[in-house]
Amino acid sequence: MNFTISEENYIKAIFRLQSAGKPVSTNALALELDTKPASVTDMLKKLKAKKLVLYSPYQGCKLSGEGSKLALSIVRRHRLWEYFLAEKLQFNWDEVHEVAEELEHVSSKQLIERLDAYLGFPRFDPHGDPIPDSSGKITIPDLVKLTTLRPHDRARVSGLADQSADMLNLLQQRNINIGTIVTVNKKFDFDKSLEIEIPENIPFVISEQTAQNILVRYEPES
Amino acid sequence: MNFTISEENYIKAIFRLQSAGKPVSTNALALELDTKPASVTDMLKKLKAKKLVLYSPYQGCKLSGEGSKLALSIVRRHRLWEYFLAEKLQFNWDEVHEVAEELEHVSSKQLIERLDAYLGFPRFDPHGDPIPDSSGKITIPDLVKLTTLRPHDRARVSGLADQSADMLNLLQQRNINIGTIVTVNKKFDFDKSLEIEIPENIPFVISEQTAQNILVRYEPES
DNA sequence: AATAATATTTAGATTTGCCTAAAAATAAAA
DNA sequence: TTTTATTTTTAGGCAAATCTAAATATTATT
Repeated sequence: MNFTISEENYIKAIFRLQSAGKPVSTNALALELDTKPASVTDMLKKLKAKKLVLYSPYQGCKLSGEGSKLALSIVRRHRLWEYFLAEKLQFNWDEVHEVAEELEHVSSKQLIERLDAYLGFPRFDPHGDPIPDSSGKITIPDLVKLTTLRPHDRARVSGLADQSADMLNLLQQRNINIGTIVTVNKKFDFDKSLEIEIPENIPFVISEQTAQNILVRYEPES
Repeated sequence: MNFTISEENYIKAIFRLQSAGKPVSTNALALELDTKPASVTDMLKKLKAKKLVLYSPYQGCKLSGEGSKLALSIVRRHRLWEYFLAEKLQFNWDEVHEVAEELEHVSSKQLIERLDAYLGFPRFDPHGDPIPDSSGKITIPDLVKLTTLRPHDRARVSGLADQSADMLNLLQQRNINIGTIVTVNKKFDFDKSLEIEIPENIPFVISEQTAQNILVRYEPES
């Protein structure tokens, strides 16, 4: 089966937005794709007809099995190209995304398999995000940066990327230690700082830089 | 300026068909692009409005200066990707075209410049066709394979790729020597054989393999 | 030069993906 | 539980790129 660029972009957006199997709202999708809700409704009907999404009016949408498979293969293409751009063509990690957005829609299976082999089967892209393998499996790293968590995620602090005295001092002040359970309350887009909460303390804000240094392991829901 | 994939495909096709500045007919374009003449007329009007082609009803079309520049940049992208696919991803020379058809429409200037540098500024693609440089200039090789000539082209035999006894014997039989002036009469699509003519002989046919081995230099028109 | 054959263009539809404005359903608040 | 606000859908349109069928130009042939 072959899909249009627009269809692929919708699938990718739904994949990005649907965390924990909750349905994705029409408005949220419109915002993500920088389009109008009416257009989203139109497209959801088409995607439903193609059995890529589960959708009923006013109930939001989810990816079907087929849809998830497609989403993973698009993410795979995107991240392999990002890796290629950064590794082979000397792009900075913050320049790769835009170009990869275009390259990801070139769908030759052979191309992607050979690119993967050429790059040495990398498992993470330049942003640290996992690259699905050819069967769609992704390696979930046990340690991730605190910045990769999303609001309401809970995790256990398990390591530090930077162990300088300044850093340790800062964490000490905030009662953050190895083993501490952290919950993310909010992410502030304008500076990417996080409001987090730890047991028996009032919520507080930490900067993106600090959050980058804190490595955590996902915790099962409480 | 940004162009659609369809527009780029038309520009590329016109570039391919217009030899010696003769205008390209609507029908020829329709055939080349596997579409209907009516569709071609529609698109030619759009391309004219964008000043990419010179066109007046019933007179065929030519690329404008702008159009030629665009065509060269598309050809450049196509051939760089072909080189990449063959050189880095181990594609066979006859598998690269189709994939390059898709990759060529990714238009990031930075991407193409860096790809070019990464590949070491190659001047010919895996089929031996010249790759335009970033300013659109192409290196015209003095020696080309006989297969690259088109009907009515004249050239002087100037070298042999394969100098095995069998090959030399075959050419001897046909009175072809270094220095012989060859004119191509026809190309047969089904097996890519050529009907050629040399002075004081009746025309005869040679296979694609043979023609690949004969290296020639273009001769000025007689 | 008149007629036949071929090439090209116009006219009118279709599909895809998007839009605005208005209607309908759902969720939130009084 | 009404009323209000928000979300989502429907209805009707638009532009791009294509198509078929019919009309018009051009070229070739008696």
